[in-house]
Amino acid sequence: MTIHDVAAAAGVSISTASKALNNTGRMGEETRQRVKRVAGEIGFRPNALARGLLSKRSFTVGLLTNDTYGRFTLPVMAGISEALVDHGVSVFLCAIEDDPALGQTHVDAMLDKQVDGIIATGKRLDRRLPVDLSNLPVPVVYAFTEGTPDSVTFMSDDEQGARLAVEWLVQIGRRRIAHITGPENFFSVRERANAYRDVAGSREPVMYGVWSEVWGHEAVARRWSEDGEKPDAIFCGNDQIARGVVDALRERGIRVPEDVSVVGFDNWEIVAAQTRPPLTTVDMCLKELGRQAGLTVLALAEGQAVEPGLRKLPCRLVVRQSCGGESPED
Amino acid sequence: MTIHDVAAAAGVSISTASKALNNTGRMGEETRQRVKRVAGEIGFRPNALARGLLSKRSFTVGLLTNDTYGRFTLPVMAGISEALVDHGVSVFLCAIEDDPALGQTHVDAMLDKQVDGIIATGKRLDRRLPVDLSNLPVPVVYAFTEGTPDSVTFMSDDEQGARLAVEWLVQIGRRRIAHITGPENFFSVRERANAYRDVAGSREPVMYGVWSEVWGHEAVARRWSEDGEKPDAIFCGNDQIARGVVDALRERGIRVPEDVSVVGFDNWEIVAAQTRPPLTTVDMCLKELGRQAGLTVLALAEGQAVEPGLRKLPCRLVVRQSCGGESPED
DNA sequence: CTGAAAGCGCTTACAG
DNA sequence: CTGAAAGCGCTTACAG
Repeated sequence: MTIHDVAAAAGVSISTASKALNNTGRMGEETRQRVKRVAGEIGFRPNALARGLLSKRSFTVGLLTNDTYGRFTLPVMAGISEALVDHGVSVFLCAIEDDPALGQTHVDAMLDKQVDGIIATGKRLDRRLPVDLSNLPVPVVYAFTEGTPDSVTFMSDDEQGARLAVEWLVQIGRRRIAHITGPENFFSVRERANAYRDVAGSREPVMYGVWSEVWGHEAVARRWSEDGEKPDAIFCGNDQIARGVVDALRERGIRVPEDVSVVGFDNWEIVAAQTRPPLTTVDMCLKELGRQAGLTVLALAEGQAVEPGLRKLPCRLVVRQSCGGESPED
Repeated sequence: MTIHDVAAAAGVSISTASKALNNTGRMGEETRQRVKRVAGEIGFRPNALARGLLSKRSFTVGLLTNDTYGRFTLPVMAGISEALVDHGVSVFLCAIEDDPALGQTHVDAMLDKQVDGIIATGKRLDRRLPVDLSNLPVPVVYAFTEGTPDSVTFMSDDEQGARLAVEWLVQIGRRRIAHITGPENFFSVRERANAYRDVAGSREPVMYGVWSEVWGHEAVARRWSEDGEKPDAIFCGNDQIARGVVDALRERGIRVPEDVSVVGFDNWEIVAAQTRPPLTTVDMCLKELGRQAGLTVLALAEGQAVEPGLRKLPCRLVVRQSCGGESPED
């Protein structure tokens, strides 16, 4: 089924057939319609390889990631795909672990296939993928991973997200808010902690640890073994920690949310929704981030000028039952 | 950078250049090496679009999935990609939710791009994707989703996996084994329940419910409120249920694994590894499943004959701490 | 208003 | 041993 078949069936030349189908050139409206009808009847679909050879556009983009777990990649991927499918663009997913050689292999394969652009994503805002993406013959956009200074980089606004969470706790009347979070060497951890201190002050020290439920348990045990007044709210660095915290509090007979409000970060459904009670948590809107990254790489591929630089996208608070209080009024 | 540039730089015709690079044709070894060296120096990489136009091979395959959550798709995808990257094949990931129109859009886009084949995957062994994949001009392989009778379909051997779990419980000395699982209308649930009954007998009724922690809690509450002897082991239909069961037992003061052994199903790290104690659970080896699906679709694309039919791939037991006992001796 | 020709980047018979 | 020519499926000046 090629354009030759269409032309033959419609009784025109292949040039005319091509122009009819692409709504270009000039010809009798009757001819154009007939060609289109015939093409539809015989189920003609243009070969994108041939088309790409001419147009220098393959209508494919590559998504490179080192987040094999998929926690961050999947929503980003969903956003990209959703934004680009309407433009006829398909997405190559390349998981490169932390292997530079594998990364290079995938990049080479994508370049051979003439991808219109590459989106790099990962599991940390402050780490680069283990592969050099500068000086590529196609545009590169970074999403949720560190980019080069002159590139377009999308990241979540963790400071704003954390502020949202802590302000919410203040708004529902909490006064002694603790912060149990991940390792201090994470950029996100520092951003979130800064926002926390800004809003909550420094009555409670920030408790740095690791990204696990176990650390949530341990932190509660540690804090509750101290003398003096206890927190009436805990802002956690992620949902896993929050789940550990909630479980630990319950096991001590402390009621959530009546005695202590808990907020998480990530809105990772499997954790947040299954916690008892389900977690109020910050959602980084990674799908939206993916959407914007997708549209941006497409714009660059079409030769549009895009201002380089860092773009922080706002987070939103997802209110469930671990805080008490009502939904925010926005 | 085209083959013209290579030919010019090496002082040969483009035919000779092509043959030199592809190790075809006949020419002086010295010429061949010179062409290759020159190509390397100027960084020539053949345009896969042009190559595909001739060879009718695009070296791309599509992965179609309706599992947006990614629980099953991600390992399958990893297996496919890992198996195919060595063959120069890249993978389009298409998440179609349960939307037939979106599915058709993605299939059309892939066919336009001349994919060498399509792999369909999903979140249930006994459901089809909402898009018709029969009579496509490219080979289709099904992995962890229901295929057509004449197709090649890979699925996990849930019966064998369940047998592995229950036999393990017997082997470590458990005698009264209960089974708390998901909805009976799932094929996997029936398969697992059959194997359970085969090995454990029918002293305990199978408890059907939903795939959630809450159901795990509820099932324990229900069973432990009954009179008579209690189970000394529970085989759970998935890890989420198992986590609920373990938490519920702990809250009742029943020790896991000392008093009751618990086994899960899925080996979903985020659940299995974070449970206290971490879950012994059945792993469906989805990555291996993906690997085989990838190699099969490639073989079909190359015109090799592949026997159609259902292929059940074995599961393996991952031993952690929720059962007690030692590692199996295999 | 329509079609013949050139060309995208490559490969592959075929001729010399 | 090497190269000119045709062709993969399409688009796009250009000529009529």
